[in-house]
Amino acid sequence: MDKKSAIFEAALRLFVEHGFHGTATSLIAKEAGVANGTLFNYFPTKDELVLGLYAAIKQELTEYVRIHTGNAEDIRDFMRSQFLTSLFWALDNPLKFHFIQQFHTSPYSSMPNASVDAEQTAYHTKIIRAGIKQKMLRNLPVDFIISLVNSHTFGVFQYLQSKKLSKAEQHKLIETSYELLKKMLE
Amino acid sequence: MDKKSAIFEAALRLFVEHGFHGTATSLIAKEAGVANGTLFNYFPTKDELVLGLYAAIKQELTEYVRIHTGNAEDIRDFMRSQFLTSLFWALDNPLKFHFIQQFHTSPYSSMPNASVDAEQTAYHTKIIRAGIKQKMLRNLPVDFIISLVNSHTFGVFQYLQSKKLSKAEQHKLIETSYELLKKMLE
Amino acid sequence: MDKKSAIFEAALRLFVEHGFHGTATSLIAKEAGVANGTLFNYFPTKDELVLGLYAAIKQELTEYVRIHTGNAEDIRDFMRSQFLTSLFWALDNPLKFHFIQQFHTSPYSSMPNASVDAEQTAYHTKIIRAGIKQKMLRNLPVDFIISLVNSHTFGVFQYLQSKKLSKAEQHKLIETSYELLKKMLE
Amino acid sequence: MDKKSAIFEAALRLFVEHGFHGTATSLIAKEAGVANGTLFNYFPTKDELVLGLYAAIKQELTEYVRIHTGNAEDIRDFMRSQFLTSLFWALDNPLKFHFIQQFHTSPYSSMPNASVDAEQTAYHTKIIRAGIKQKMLRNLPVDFIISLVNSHTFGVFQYLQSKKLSKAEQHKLIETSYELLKKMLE
DNA sequence: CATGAATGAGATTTCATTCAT
DNA sequence: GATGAATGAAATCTCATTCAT
Repeated sequence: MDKKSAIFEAALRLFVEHGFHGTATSLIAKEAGVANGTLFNYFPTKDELVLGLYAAIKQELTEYVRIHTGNAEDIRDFMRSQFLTSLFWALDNPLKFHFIQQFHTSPYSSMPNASVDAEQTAYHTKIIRAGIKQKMLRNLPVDFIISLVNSHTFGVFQYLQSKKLSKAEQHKLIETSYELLKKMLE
Repeated sequence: MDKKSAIFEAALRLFVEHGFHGTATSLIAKEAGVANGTLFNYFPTKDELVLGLYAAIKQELTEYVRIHTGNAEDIRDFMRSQFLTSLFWALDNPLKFHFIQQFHTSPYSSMPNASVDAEQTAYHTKIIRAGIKQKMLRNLPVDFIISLVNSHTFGVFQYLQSKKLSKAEQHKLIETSYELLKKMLE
Repeated sequence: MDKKSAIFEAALRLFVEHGFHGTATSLIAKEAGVANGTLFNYFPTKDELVLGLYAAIKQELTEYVRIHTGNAEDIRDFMRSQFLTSLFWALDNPLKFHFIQQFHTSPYSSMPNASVDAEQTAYHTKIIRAGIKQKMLRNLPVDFIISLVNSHTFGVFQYLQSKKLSKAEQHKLIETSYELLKKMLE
Repeated sequence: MDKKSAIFEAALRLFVEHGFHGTATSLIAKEAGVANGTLFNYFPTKDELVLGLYAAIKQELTEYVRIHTGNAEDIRDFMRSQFLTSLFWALDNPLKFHFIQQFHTSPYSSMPNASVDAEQTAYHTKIIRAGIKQKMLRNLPVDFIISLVNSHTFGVFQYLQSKKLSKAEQHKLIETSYELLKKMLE
């Protein structure tokens, strides 16, 4: 499974730098240190490589957040933890987080693969509904809240990427961001 | 200048649907109803077509907002107007607004052309600084505020696109979105 | 006839620099300061431009040599004068002389146009035959002698082009070259 | 390395017949019996094909002359052998010799690749200097002598190409040519 | 599984030439 | 004649994919 990882790693780097169509599979193979044809042993199609990479990254993020979110006794704590953890992960994995964005604004996002995201959306929906019921969140359409939280997250991430801040400053800003989000939605 | 418009129109539609690299210049030409070579009379390079299209669209949006923003006596009114007008324009020109997003998450955005955006950013910076001084905005880094406003705008737009709402509902939601934004930043 | 000259001039310069096929007619037109289509009023075809340019240059050289060769009383003087005058002209018109060479090693030289050169060859043949009869030239095939004289001329020209010599040095070398040629052929 | 040879062979034939720019890479590929893209596996660029072909041919000629020139005890024998061998090779490989000429009068000859020729020129320079010192050659600039020898060689070759002579006649003429050259330069 | 040469459809770009004004 | 926008065939080059080894 070592070669697969090497391919993923190279693909991630190159996709972020040159875009999906702008990156040749032969280049990915070369950078991954494998032969041209080897790549197609693991991914019969370039599309499947893109989709597979997205799935892997999304799962990694989900897993990370799930593990670090602690036992979600309180819904408020839970949401706070979700938000903060996501951004901490993003800071440690900027390419991957960038890739997720890139994927979403690309034509790939409307391919038959959504299964990955659907599950998570359902999960988030449940949380938010509970939050609304407990009056911790405004009574707004759930999808709308999800949109706002997501875009807020990306906005914060982009700002962090564009500035050279120390770890402490970064964490402080992420905390502040959460306060702002909370204020907006409660 | 009719052919240039036809090329822009076709390019916009196809870029949004298939991405930059996923769209062949020959297809753009065909859809625009011009010969293959004609496209290259107007844009010596595919890259220049993309860049030119972005510049044109950005200018159109800026112009529109400038005209419809009224006499910006009060800063609060001014910001409200900017936000609402941008989203109204986005609703009327969803492809163009989508294109702007697409452009920003693509490798094109780091090409030597930024001049278009630089001017606007300078303008926004001035407004926000004034807002902070007048205690209408929290004392946060100006760039940070810009990031948040932008991502909020895109989030609202994406939500609106994904739902089939009536004009009235759309406008109501945009108003609400502004209230949320204001609450977050004041 | 001013535009025709402008076209010739630009074409000459560009052909020498980039080759025949490497030079676009549109570029020739631009450098000549005429519109794209104008070129095709004077030369219905790019090929006819090349051929026409060659004919014009060849005629210019012939004319020049004819005028400056003096009254060819003595055959020996005559040959000397021909050789020297050709090279003097070449020094004053390096691009044109280079073009002649270029033309000869190109596929154009085997196009139906030879008429220009045929006449001159006939003329040279007569002289050389006389030279042989008068024992001033070795008894070698006339064509062979012509080949040797031509290549000698080009060789001297190329050497002169590659060195930065003063007028005096150039002329001295040309004189020497003639002595060498004479020695070889007598 | 069989395909590379096939490409070289086809390219040589077509370049000589139609010129560099006049020959489409697709035609070369077809005549070589390989796929269009295969050509670009071997030569990433048409220019590199031309340059590579020149380098290969030049090396072949050099090698041939080196091998057949015998142990160059006497400088006079050596020069004679060089001249004759070059022309014998040219007679056996007319296309290749023509190609060399074609290359030299083309814009390619001023591309960054001269390294191939530089070495040989250095070698020839040494020989000629020795010849001058031993009074076997006139005291003329070395570069000048090289120019004259080269152009003489090409002149003889061109004459041989234009006539249908028997092997014996050809060889006799080459011998004569050398006598002429010697007479001119001693 | 791994390799990498080979493929050929397709992409971008060029350019001689035409033609309405 | 002069113009230059328009044309579209053709050229160079790319790249996802295959397959024999």
